[in-house]
Amino acid sequence: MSTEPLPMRPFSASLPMALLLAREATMRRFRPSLAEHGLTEQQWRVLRALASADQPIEVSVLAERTALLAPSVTRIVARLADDGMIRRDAVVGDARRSTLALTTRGRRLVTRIAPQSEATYAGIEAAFGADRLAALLDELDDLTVVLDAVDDAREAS
Amino acid sequence: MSTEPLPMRPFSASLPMALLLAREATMRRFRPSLAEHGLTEQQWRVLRALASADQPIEVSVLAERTALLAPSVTRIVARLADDGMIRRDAVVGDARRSTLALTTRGRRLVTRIAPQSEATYAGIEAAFGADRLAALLDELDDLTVVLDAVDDAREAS
DNA sequence: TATTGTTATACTCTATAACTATA
DNA sequence: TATAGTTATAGAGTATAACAATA
Repeated sequence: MSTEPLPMRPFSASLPMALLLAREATMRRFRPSLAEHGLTEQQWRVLRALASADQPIEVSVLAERTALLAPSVTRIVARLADDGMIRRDAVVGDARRSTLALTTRGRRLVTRIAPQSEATYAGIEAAFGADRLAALLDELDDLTVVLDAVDDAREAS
Repeated sequence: MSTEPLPMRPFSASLPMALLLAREATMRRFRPSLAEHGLTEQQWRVLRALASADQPIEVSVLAERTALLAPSVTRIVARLADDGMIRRDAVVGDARRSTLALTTRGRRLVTRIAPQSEATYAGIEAAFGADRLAALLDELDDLTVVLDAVDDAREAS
């Protein structure tokens, strides 16, 4: 094995890896509860995004908020609609679009999972510190906003 | 749509989502360079982990460091070994194990990608701030360590 | 018996392109 | 012509269980 150092930062200092490992460590605690309800992570993201929206939203918005591609959203939504968790409504004035919202049943499902999810969250806060966690969340949001803003500026130019 | 608030934090305050969105915003900048070299994210993680190891490592260690499952590692390593990027060596004294390391060719591939990767990193530091980024990395690592430590303690008990 | 790793299998997501309907 | 969304398709990863070899 060569001893020549590579001209790049060590793996342990990689931001994508740090984000991935932190997400893994976090999700490891949430997965059992999702599995119990037969939900994939992506399905849960969709349900969660719809539950948090204060009004029905379109596919493109849902895709952006869940970090899923449009074809994935189409499939996941079709499945959840089949299961009676999601409702589609036509948008007046533009027949290409439709909006998505949770049905009563879908809302009930989210409500059923919420307590376990919050308990898991409390455990993470207890282990890491609530203030630290809040600060970390702020930094993560800012990083996302900053990087997306630069991307948008590039696109516009 | 019901107006009853859900008994859980808003989607925007979800740690798993914040980590995922931050990772997406970050990876969006690295992907073009990987695609250029015909590598998937996971293959790159494997190559990167081996490049950073100061000695050959076993499949189980590689799986842990890359956040991949053992069957995925087996397949990815087989492919990269076929392509001549990775070398397997028997472990003396235990025929079940073998160690993995980059070949000269694999090392050359990583070396070729490294400059682009570092340039992307520089862009992220410029946009977000090098100090802030370093602090964020520290917090992410700590979060991971803390959560894994609790998990380990649970297992042991 | 426990461990390391591979194989088998089913499912899901990713990614891109092509396509439909509509604007 | 551009946009929103769906469909088609290929490829890869995820997850679990079963298995082989070895310790």
